[in-house]
Amino acid sequence: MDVKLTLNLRQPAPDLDAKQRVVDAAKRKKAAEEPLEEAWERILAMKNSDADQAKLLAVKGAMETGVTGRHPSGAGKRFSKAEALRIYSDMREKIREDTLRKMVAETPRNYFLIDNERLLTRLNERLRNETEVAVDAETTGVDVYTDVIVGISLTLPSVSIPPLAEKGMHVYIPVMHDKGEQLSRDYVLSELRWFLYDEGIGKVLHNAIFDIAMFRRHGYDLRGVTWDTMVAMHLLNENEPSYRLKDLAPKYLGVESDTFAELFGKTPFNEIPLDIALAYAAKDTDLTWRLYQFQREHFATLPTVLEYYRAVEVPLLYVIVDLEANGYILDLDFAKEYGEQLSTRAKELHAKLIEMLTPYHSGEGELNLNSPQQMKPALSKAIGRELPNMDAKKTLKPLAKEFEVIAYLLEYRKITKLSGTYIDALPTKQNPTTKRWHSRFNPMGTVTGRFSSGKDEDAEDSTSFNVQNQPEEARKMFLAPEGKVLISADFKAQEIRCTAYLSGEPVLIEAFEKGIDPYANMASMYYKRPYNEVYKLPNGEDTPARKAMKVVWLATLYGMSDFSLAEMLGLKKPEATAFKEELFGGMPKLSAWLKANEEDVAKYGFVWADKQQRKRRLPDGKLKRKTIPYGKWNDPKYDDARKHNSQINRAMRQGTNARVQGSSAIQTKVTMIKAHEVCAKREGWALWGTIHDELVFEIPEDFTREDIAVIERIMTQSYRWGDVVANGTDIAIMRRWGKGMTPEEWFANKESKESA
DNA sequence: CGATACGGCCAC
DNA sequence: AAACGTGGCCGTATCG
Repeated sequence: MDVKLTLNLRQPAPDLDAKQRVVDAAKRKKAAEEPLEEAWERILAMKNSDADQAKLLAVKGAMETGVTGRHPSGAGKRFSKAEALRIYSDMREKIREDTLRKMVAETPRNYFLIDNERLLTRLNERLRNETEVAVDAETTGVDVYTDVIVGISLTLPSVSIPPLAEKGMHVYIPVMHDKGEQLSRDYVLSELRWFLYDEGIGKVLHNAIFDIAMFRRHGYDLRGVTWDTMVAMHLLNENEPSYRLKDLAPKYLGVESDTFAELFGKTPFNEIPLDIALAYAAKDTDLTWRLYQFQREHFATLPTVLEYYRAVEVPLLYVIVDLEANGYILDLDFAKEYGEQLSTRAKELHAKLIEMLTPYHSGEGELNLNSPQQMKPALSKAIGRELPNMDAKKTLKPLAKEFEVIAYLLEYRKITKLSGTYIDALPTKQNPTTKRWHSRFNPMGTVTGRFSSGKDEDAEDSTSFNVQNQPEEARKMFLAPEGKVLISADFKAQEIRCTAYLSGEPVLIEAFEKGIDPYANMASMYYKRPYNEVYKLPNGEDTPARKAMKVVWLATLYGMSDFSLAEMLGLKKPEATAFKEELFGGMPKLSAWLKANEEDVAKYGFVWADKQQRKRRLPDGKLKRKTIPYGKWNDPKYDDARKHNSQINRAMRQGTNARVQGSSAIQTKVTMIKAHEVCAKREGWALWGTIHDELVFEIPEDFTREDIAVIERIMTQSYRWGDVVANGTDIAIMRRWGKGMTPEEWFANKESKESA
């Protein structure tokens, strides 16, 4: 163990001279006399986070109305932000207690605690009359493989309870609370089994993936999910700041609602007394049901989106639960060895860099190589030129050949990033229950409809991780399960095929029809050279001409400016402009389509994905541009105008991108549903992952050519770009995640072994 | 120590 | 003038 030896050199503070003490005392007195109004002005003008500012305003309001006064800790001192926040925390505690008391006292008369067999039997009878029921599980935590269900809430919308005018019954069935009369979880689940499995009774939930997985944790399927209010909300407004039920209820239903954390802090739900638990948990399905009604009204104006929601997003939830639960196996020996290699090299580089840069470091203590703040000045001095930033790609890489120290730094950064985020970090994230590694796939994690991956919002200590940004070096840690292989299948040029289809551009369509490479085709047209000459170099690498086409192509999809394009291609700006113009001049339909997208953003403030299945709302596109007089571009007076205009420009760029990215995401999701169906019918097959334009399967290692053909069909036939553009797929077979073999290589290899 | 912001960088 | 779309995570820095 390393023991850090430090000498305590701190001396007692030297006594201040008397004069200074008098001045300080006067200052303190003056500060304490500051009127509260001025103190508030000062505090509110400070650089406060949004959260702090909201808290401060709440305290100010409470003080002004006499609800609260100064905090005891602030006696004789100037009123400070710290004191205000202390007052806030006391206020919160009191409000919390009041809220809980009030919640229990005002528990609606149609909320019922189901805590004995007779009531459960009666509930079961009532459930038989329902066609759709809201469901929610209360649990000990958010690890769906380790935590357990402590209670179940249900909303039965058609029950009438005289003399109540409003229909609906909301129940909470505690099954594992520490205190209070209740039925056991096993008993309740077995009694409700018929209901859980009956697909004829629709289930309505908020964030169904969690609950489906929790029921599965106890060996039960939650079948017949017909609506997920969280997912639906993403389709109704992908710009919503929060999708928590507790935030949506006040905003759209006019019902105040506190989050679990606000009410209970870190107390697990099984420790909550049953009267409070009923009021809280039954309200969950009550709100979910009401939000469902609200959402159905809104979907009436969006029939194509509703159809997509029901056909794709809802069934997809089951696919995701299986995908996540399947999980990953990591090669820990490999990770350990590789991690040690990286760490050895990192230490070498660290020592070298410290030696080289310390003479140029002016701060206290050792130079921190990970701190851009410290490194920028030190490195600038070391190489004798002022660096604008420490950006690896733009600033440092061009200087790496000239300055050894920069080459070392770049290698150091790469290694520490790799080990810190992936190689050393992942092995610690094994799930304690399943002994596998699990990722979260959030089907609505992005505004365009792509998945995001990572851990849940309120789960700091979660063992989930982002599987979609694993670098090549880290992918090697992921192993196929024993006796299986990983098969990755991507959509060949997915976004370009999508663009060809959406725009109807003949040049692109013809390229795909002829089965030729669209980049090479464009390069051939642009440079007026034979296709084969611009396709690939003899060594199999891209030609510079084809590479340039790829850059221009991506630049177009991302809305890149000519300025940036020029920078990327190493051209002057007018050259880049000419390049783009000539290239797109040869594709008038594509150009018209790009222009129409911008016009739509400006006119309507939104664009559609394929077949109007998803909207991307870009309200900034409708803003009116502000004029900045010639020559005033640097004038701070026009900062706001510049910001305003750049928001509009951003919306314009997002329009085309959202159409292509969003439509491609739909293709991936539909294909996943098909893949899941096929996997369910085949022994040992499972969906292993998805990375935007790619699905990864795991299948038994004795697969046949026909199995590969099945995967090809899944990829190319599940979602077609009309009859216009065919899909393509590249398939790779792997024992560990990475490059892999083509099917031809695999079978050739296998046959040669068999004949040997 | 928690919350937050930011620079930087991984993926498609 | 600004200048490339969609994400998530790590380490540093700052604040109270």
